[in-house]
Amino acid sequence: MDIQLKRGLLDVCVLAAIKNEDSYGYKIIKDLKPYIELSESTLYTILKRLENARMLTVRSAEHDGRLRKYYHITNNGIKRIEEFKEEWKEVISIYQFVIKEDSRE
Amino acid sequence: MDIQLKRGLLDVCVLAAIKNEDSYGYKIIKDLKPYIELSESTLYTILKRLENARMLTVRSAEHDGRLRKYYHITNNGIKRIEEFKEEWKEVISIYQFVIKEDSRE
DNA sequence: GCGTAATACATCGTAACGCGAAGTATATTA
DNA sequence: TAATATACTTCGCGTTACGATGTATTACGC
Repeated sequence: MDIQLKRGLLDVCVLAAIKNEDSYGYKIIKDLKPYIELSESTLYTILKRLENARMLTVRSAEHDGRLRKYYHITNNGIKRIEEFKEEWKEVISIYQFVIKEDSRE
Repeated sequence: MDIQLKRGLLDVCVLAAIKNEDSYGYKIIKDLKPYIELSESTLYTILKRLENARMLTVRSAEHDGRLRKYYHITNNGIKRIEEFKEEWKEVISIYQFVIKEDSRE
């Protein structure tokens, strides 16, 4: 999938992936895999960004001797998803413009 | 509208805007305005990029004493729109994932 | 028991891209 | 004659996705 197209989707996908249940990096990548692929370096950058934007909080926990950082969505994060849904209306209208122009004979 | 969300759409919008009739910079911006806004610096960058990628060709013409550069879509450009329509299926599936997670109670 | 894969997180440098700012130049209009 | 519209160009900046690389532990196949 085109990188540019992913840019507007990744943040919200990560937020959606932790919305119902706190999760950690490795699991988020696996959960998103059927929908959108992202590398570890990409994800950890995103998580850091979302944390700085106070859209999620972090809590460290040990699991089988390995460190895990669990991410929890905040109200800001939930708001971000809401905004995304609003923006989606614009996206649809843009898509329809493209289709309209494309299918004109 | 979120910049990141625009990134995957702008190229294709510009191609769609010239697909049925050759057009020029200033007009493209106006035609796209109801759907997506972009600055001149953004558009001319995109046009140069699409030209380098052989998705369009350019022809200069004088109009009322002012220079106009008319852009014409190529087969590569048309292919790009087709690819976009294919990728859109993935985008929809991603969107549905977000909605599904968001609406789970 | 030993190599490989899986789990888990972190950092660095790079390239692509949108955009504001600033510039050049002509035509129209108030 | 000043302001606005038309029309294209270039520069630098900030944001972002990603490959490469690194660290460290656990699980599994042979």
